[in-house]
Amino acid sequence: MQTDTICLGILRSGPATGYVIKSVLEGPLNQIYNLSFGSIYPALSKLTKEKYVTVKQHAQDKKPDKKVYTITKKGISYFEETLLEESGKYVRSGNYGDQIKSEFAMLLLFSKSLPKQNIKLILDERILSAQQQLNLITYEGPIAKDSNLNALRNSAQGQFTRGLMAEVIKTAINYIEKNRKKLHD
Amino acid sequence: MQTDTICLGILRSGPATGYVIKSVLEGPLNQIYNLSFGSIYPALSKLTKEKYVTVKQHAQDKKPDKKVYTITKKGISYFEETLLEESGKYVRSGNYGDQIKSEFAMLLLFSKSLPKQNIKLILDERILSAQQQLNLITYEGPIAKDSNLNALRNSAQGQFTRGLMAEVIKTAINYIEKNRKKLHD
DNA sequence: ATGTCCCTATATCAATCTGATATATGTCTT
DNA sequence: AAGACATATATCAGATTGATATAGGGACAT
Repeated sequence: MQTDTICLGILRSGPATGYVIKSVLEGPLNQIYNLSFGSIYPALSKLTKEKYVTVKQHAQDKKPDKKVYTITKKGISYFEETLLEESGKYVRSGNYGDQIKSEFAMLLLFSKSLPKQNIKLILDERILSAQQQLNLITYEGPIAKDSNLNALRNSAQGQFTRGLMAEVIKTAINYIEKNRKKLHD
Repeated sequence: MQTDTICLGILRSGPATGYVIKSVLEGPLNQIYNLSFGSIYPALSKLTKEKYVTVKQHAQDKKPDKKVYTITKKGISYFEETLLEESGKYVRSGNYGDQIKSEFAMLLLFSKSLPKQNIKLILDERILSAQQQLNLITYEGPIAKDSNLNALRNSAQGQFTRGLMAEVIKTAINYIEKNRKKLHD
């Protein structure tokens, strides 16, 4: 899916800054899709030029300028069209798997060449990190002040997706705890 | 992790072509790490120049030339060093999560804007695809003729990693089947 | 028999994305 | 008072993707 489409889809639930979009992707929508600032900011600029979003610059507080992006009517219909197109393309592609790069799994795969102390540390940190991810995903409080992004997270679609990620993380934690002895000891 | 390190790590279990490395990543090591030919072939060329691997060209059968790469002693010690370095870097980075791009989850998140028929299709295909992935991961027969890559797959490390992926996929299939009605109907 | 499709196999490249870095200020901890 | 962390935007070299090209073999349909 294009970065543009993802930004528009998130913006459809309420105005947000580039920073907030990244936060949503790292918080409640954790484990779904990673995007760096280096692709979010240019996408937002492009969408502004094409009038799919508008910007309001808040030269506020004393903090750096905040650029709040709001989706336009043109942007909404463009999003609906593009999403339909992309879903068709996705189904036709025949590739339904996710793009995954798990450094964790690769390290474990090659862990025969690693000191046992090192393996233990990697597993411990992974479990801790997974528990934190679980907290972020299942957190029900407000995402950010002045934001309607809670709507996206709390929608039936948001809850389904978050529930799926939460189950997967729980399974992984249990599996690691039960089987880790096979890798050290 | 660098593409170089991954190629060396796989080659350490036995000689292989670029094509076979990709096949392993798409078969028994499915869901762990995605790499395209566009990054595997240049990595192999680079490793050859640096004498970490050697190539034997089989201008064979009538099929296109097969380039079988074999790791050198220099390559093995370089791999051991690099893996240790990268594991340290990984732990110090504080980022233990995986890099994930799930077009599937994004489409579901935005599926309010999609026809129900479309959503059903996406879910059906995903379940089918997940079952196929499960078969690839749990398959115990030989990977490829003339290949020792079975060793990597069947090692304690390979079995741990594959078992983890298999459990995660099973959980996802069950979750989708139990909760999918919330997205259509 | 001829076309279409998939598998084996390598290679390239424009467009895109990452990860690091720079800049700037406030708050909280030590 | 120093250091870490959070808010906030931006850039860019280097890495990666996804599409495309090339090329022969086998399978299956029309």
